[in-house]
Amino acid sequence: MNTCAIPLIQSADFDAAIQATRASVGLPEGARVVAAMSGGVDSTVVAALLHQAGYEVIGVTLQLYDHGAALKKTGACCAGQDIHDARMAAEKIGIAHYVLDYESRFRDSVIEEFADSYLRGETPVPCIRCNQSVKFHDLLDVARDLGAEAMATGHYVERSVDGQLRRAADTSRDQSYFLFATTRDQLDFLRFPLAGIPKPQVRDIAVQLGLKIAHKPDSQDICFVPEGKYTTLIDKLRPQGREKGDIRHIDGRVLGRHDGITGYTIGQRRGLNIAVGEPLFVTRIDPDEKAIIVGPREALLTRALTLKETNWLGDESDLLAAARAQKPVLARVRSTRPPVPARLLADSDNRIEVEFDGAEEGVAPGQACVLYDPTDDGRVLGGGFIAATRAAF
RNA sequence: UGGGGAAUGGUGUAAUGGUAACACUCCGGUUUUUGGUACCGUCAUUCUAGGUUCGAGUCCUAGUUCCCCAG
Repeated sequence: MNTCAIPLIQSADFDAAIQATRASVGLPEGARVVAAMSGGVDSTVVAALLHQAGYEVIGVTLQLYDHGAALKKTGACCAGQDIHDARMAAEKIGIAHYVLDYESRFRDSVIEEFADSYLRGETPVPCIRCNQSVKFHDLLDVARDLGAEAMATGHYVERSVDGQLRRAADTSRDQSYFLFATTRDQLDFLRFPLAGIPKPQVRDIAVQLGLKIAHKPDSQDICFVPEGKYTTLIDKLRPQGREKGDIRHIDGRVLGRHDGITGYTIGQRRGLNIAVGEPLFVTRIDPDEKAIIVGPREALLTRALTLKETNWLGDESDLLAAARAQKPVLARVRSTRPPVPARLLADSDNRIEVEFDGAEEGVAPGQACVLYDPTDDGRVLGGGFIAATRAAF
């Protein structure tokens, strides 16, 4: 019916991708599936694969923010040009497509929280908040309202047939760190067709399908921050964060002054303006005293951390049960570092602690600690946001 | 204004009289689908003015500034 619709491709790679998509979705042909489309390569290819696999696909794009700078920014998502790209791609693929205005929701639950977090001396992960509160919550409800049996996204992560959340086959692209908070209920409804497809192949498919966004740059940095300078945005939203304060060494010496705690994060080296012959790193941020505490690299070593806002996907009844059993885990405190051996602990107030076998460097409150199964390191057991840390010395 | 010592890039130091090194900071960049880290790169003709020398940061003279000890 649509003369512009993309042709069926015959290549082996493409056929394999279609098979992978069917396996991932696990629903009969003709089932209605919502494709969350950001306007980027990954989610667009997902929508196309779903369509080619024989599902009734409805593309949905969220408009999350819309300021002037974002319109020109490359590597953004969910605003301006990306909305346009998603709409064009949906037309090219030959599927229905809706754009939903989620700006106020995104502002309230992601951007404002982002700013408040910095004010508390923490270092937020807005991508996780967005997945939690917007993409896998509100958007998922929309998908259900549309009568869909599942919602698919372009995330590089795997949902196994038995409902486990697992790392993507292409570990260099794995996004499980950003998705640890996905609940069992959400997983029941979600599908990740790119779980087993390497990124280069995703681009190849986009090229084969003649999609204009085939060579669009990967998104990076925080999507709603123009020019990569998050402090500019924080300054505007929370000017009180600019109050000057002391930069203190862990030994008590005051080494200098700073222009506001929101400009710093644990582990940060640059921007301190202190030349003492050895590099110094931010080891702690004290929002009450408006102080930045610095020390040598060794002072960044963290032995343990306390979790809050946790999610549990393991076999135990809940995270507390696993912690009481002092379950060994692999813990990851940063998306770009490998998970390391640790074990769960519960304190007298039933707070969950993750104690590393060794020590991790530069662990910041507000960041996520994601847990993996040491006996099956592809499996995500859940995780939580870091509430506090305990130094290793 | 008594005696002694020192003056090198943003900071702290280095350089048998032979053509300025190191660390830190700053700035720029690469990497990173959060922030940060890491990595790479740029930044001084040596307080000023003379002099000795083929050649001076390095020696001499004067000035300027600073430090220490005396008072």
